[in-house]
Amino acid sequence: MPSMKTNLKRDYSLEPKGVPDDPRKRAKYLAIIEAALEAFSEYGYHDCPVSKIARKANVADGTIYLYFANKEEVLISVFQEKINRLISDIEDLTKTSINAWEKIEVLIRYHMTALGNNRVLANFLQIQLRQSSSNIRIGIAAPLKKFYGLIEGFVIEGQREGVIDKTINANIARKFIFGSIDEVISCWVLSRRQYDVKDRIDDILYILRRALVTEAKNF
Amino acid sequence: MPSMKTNLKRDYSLEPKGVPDDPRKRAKYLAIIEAALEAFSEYGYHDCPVSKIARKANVADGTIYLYFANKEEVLISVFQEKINRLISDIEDLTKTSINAWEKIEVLIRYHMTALGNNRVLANFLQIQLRQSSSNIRIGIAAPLKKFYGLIEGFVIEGQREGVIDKTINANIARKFIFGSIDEVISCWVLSRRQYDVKDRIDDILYILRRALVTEAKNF
Amino acid sequence: MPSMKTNLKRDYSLEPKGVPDDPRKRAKYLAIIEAALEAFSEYGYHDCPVSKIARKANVADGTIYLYFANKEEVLISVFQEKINRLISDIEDLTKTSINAWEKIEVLIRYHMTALGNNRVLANFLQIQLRQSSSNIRIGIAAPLKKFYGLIEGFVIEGQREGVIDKTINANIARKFIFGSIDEVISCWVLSRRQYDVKDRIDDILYILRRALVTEAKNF
Amino acid sequence: MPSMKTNLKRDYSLEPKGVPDDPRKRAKYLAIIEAALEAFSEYGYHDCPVSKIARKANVADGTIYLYFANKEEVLISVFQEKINRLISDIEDLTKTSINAWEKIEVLIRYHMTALGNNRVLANFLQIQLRQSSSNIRIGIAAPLKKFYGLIEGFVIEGQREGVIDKTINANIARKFIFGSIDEVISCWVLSRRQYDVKDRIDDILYILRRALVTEAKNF
DNA sequence: TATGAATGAGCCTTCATTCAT
DNA sequence: TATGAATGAAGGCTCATTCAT
Repeated sequence: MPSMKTNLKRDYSLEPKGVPDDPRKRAKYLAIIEAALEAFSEYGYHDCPVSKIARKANVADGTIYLYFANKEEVLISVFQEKINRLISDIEDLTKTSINAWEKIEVLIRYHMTALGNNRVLANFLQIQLRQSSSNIRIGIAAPLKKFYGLIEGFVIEGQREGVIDKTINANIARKFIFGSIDEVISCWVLSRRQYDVKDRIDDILYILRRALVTEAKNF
Repeated sequence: MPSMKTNLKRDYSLEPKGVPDDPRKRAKYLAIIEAALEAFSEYGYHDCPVSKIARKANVADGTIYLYFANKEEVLISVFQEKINRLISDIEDLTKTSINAWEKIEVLIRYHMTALGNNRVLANFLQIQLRQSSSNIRIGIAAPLKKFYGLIEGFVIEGQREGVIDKTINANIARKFIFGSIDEVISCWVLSRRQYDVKDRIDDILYILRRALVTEAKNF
Repeated sequence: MPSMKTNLKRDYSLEPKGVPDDPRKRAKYLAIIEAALEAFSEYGYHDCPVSKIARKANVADGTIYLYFANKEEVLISVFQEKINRLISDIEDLTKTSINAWEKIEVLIRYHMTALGNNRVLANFLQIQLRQSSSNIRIGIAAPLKKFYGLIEGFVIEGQREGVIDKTINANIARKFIFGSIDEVISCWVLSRRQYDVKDRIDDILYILRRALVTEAKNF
Repeated sequence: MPSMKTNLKRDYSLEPKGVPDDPRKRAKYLAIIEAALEAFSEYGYHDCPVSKIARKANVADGTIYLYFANKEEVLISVFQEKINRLISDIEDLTKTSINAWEKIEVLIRYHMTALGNNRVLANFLQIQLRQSSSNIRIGIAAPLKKFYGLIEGFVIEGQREGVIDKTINANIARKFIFGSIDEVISCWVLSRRQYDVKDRIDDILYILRRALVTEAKNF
């Protein structure tokens, strides 16, 4: 007798569970997030059963579903947690920058250092996150747009300040900045050669400066 | 002593099947490739059962396995077929270029036009292909490296010619070129807004020229 | 650190699952064993989908895999469960035998009665179990060897006691005993004629006594 | 559009193809038989695709079906071909025997030598043939019964001659004879230890003689 | 008669998700 | 709130058999 209960993979009538306020819950929520980050990095999203996350988080399989609507939401939440942290860190760090170009430098240095020092996180963000499921892409869109906006904002600010060339399309500049470092980091993560991405930072900034910074300032 | 007459026979090995020589078989092979391109673009690799590809190709499910060792190999073969075509087209087009920078321009224009005119292909290359399975990444590595090599070769050539700044790390330059256009195309594919990526070509070239081309030449 | 609380959890290993200790789980384990015994007897191992076993055991298909690594392991486990029971019963029954020949008699009577009263079990042991898959043969080897050893041990014991002829090769005697009753039971299981194998016991023992027992004792 | 053609595994409306008379056909028929013998021995019946037989026989997959109704019939035909040869050889060899016990000795010596010298054949007859499919068992039944009858005939003959004990049930005696050598050969085939089964012949005959031959004659 | 590409039914197995405890 | 055993839908893949050539 086949049950009538649905097995819909993507049932978004179930709204996201959201981050719990209760500190005890929040701790377990974060434990699952960290476990998922590790597990996804280790096995790859599609080859990582929920049970692996549960085991790493030291909770039962079912417990995951008390904190997240489904496996996709776990992935999305990991991303949100990490990218929000990245964004707020960068916002803090750039508060004291003397101009927008310096802010971009800080952003790139910080971003590349954060990932360069944490291969698990880098693997997650560069590889595992890039899943084709449209639900995942939708869930990722908002915080990612925030990060994009941060970069693009610096570009526009720099153009207003005169430190960044005004003839450049700011949106393309954002894609140029993000795409370049994204590619550099992805290649590093996927490479079996052992090298330190952080050593590439100056080369990257050198090219970016040529591309974006106003002639006069480009010393 | 196995006869040499047949190409396919009953092949239960795990090795790649390779592109058939027999024109009739090659036609079916290509039909499956095209069907898979469409199906993967439409459903996403992991949400696309082999049966969907078979139906689109108008063959039985089992037939797929006469031409490809497994589903992963189908994905890899689609990529190889497409990227090799892209590479050889670009090699042809750049034969008449006056310098290496022009070659890079041709490459970018051609690449973005090819994908900009073919959203299905763009979706496949930018999104579906980026799967975390290590087998897939390995299968993709070789032809991708060829494409990378093409770009990096142009950069080095340009440095030798003096058209591209010699102080720039050629490998990083390659990542800039590829990463930028990759990001621009990916954003376009994922965007629900309708716009033409080809309109972004000049803006991209403008930034890249600033970034890479020698001061004197940078008019 | 995985908790010690559970036995099953999500176990994706390929190792044998083993008999569960928890009585509730053991009950389900045994239910599957019995269902498999029936199903294999009814359809034959290769013509018996796992789903048939599941249905007979009143569990879902997937549940089978919480208790057994794969279909082969189900077959092997049925055998182990049954043969171990047979061995321990015979060991108990022969404790009070006055000599080794009597032990052999007890063994044969018990074995033939057990199978003669249970055609399903007989069909399983005589027919379904004899699969050519080497994994199965390997899984069966150990408990079967134990049963062989039981017989051969009685022969050797009998020779030491003087009740069994010392000029006989004990290993060949074992094969003679086992082979004979095996053939008698197999013929019975496969026969469409309805007769009772147990009626053959005395005839068998008569021949075996002639063959094995010392002249003087052979009255 | 699912076709209506059936995929019945066991459609015996297709009658057996039978042994071809035309010598050219007969040659190919026998080639397939020999190839199947090898292939079944090598891979096991269920793990041996028809294509493996075809390849070994140097014919196309489809050709098999011009000579045999289906895979089961191939197995059955191999058996028939081999057992009939065995039977007629034994019939020839026993023509000159001085009594029925000698005939039994000849049968056992010949049988064990034939298989002992040909592990492929032994593996086929002892292991691969023992499949649970009832169609196979039915197909095998007739020639096997002939072989059984040969043995049982010798026993009865011996009892009439007085060389074999008259108090023994002839049918059980047949099962003893066949069961014993069957077990000895099976153990040999499955054993990874390298030894020669033919060395066991005298030991077996010794036990069987004790079991069956009249006291007076049992020297 | 021979070929071998094509078929497609079928099965083992996985694992996201649920729910009784 | 937490557990984890149970579920069962789904899909990759195999291979006996067919049939157009």
